[in-house]
Amino acid sequence: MSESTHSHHNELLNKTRESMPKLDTMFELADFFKVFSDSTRIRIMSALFQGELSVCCIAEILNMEQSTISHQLRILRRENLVKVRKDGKQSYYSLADEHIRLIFEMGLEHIGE
Amino acid sequence: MSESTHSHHNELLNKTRESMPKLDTMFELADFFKVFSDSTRIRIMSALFQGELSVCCIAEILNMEQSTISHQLRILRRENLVKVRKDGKQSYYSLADEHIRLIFEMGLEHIGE
DNA sequence: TGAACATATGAACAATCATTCATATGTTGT
DNA sequence: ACAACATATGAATGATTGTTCATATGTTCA
Repeated sequence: MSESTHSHHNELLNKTRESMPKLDTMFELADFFKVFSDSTRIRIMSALFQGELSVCCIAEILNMEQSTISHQLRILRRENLVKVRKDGKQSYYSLADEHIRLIFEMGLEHIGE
Repeated sequence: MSESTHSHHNELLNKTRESMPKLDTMFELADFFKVFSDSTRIRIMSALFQGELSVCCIAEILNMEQSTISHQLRILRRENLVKVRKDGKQSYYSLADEHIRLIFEMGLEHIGE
C-alpha cells in the first residue's frame, strides 16, 4: 500500500473522529435515551401528559404493581424527567419538562403513527 | 368510600387511559428509543453524520472489533436508521434519515451540551 | 397509640442484550 | 483456483435491567 493511501485513510479517520461529540457526551446521550427505551416508563410518561398523578393511580391506570411503578419513577426522577409533589400520604408525579412531549412526537413520527 | 368518590376516581382513570396512545404504539416507541440507548450505536451514528463509511472504517474509528460493529449495524438496519451500499468487498453504511440528527440534537439539548 | 393506607427500597430472579470468538460467505487480484 | 481481505452471523458468556416479594418508612384518622 502506498504512503499516500495511508495518509488519505488516516485523514478521513481523524476528520471523522474530530467531528464526533466527546466520548463522555455520547455515553450520556445513550443513558438519556435509555430512559425512553422501556415500555413501562413510556406508559408512565404517556399517562402524565394528562397531568399530575399519584403513584397508586398510575399503577391502576397501567394495571401494574405499585412497586414496579415506584422503581420506574425513581429512574425517571434520577434523570430529571418527572418531579414530585408530596401531599399527605400521596406523592403526585408530573412531567418535569415540556421537552419530553417533543421527543415523543419525534419518535412517533419516525415509527409512522 | 362514597359512590361519588368512586366515580370521580374512575373518571380520571378512564379519561387518562383514553388520552394515551395505543398500547402497541407505546411498545413500538420504546423499541425505537432502545436503538438510541446503546453507546456503541450512538457512536456509530455520530461517525456517520460525517458521511458514508465502510464497516472496517467504523471499527477503526471507534477502536472496536469488526464483529461488534457488524452486529450493531444489523440492529440499526433492522430499525431503518442506516442504509447500505455494497461496492466490491466493502459495505458502505450511511444514515437513512435526516430525522436522526434532530433526535440527537434534542437529546444533547436535554443533557445540556 | 394503633390500624389502615401510600410510597420507597433492598434482595432475588428471570430475561434481555452487548461483546467476543470462531467461522461462513462473498469479492478481488494474481 | 487460490490467497488475502471485508463482511456477516451463530453460539457462548458476562453484564445489565425490569419485575416481584417482603418489608421499612411515613402519614392520616379514630
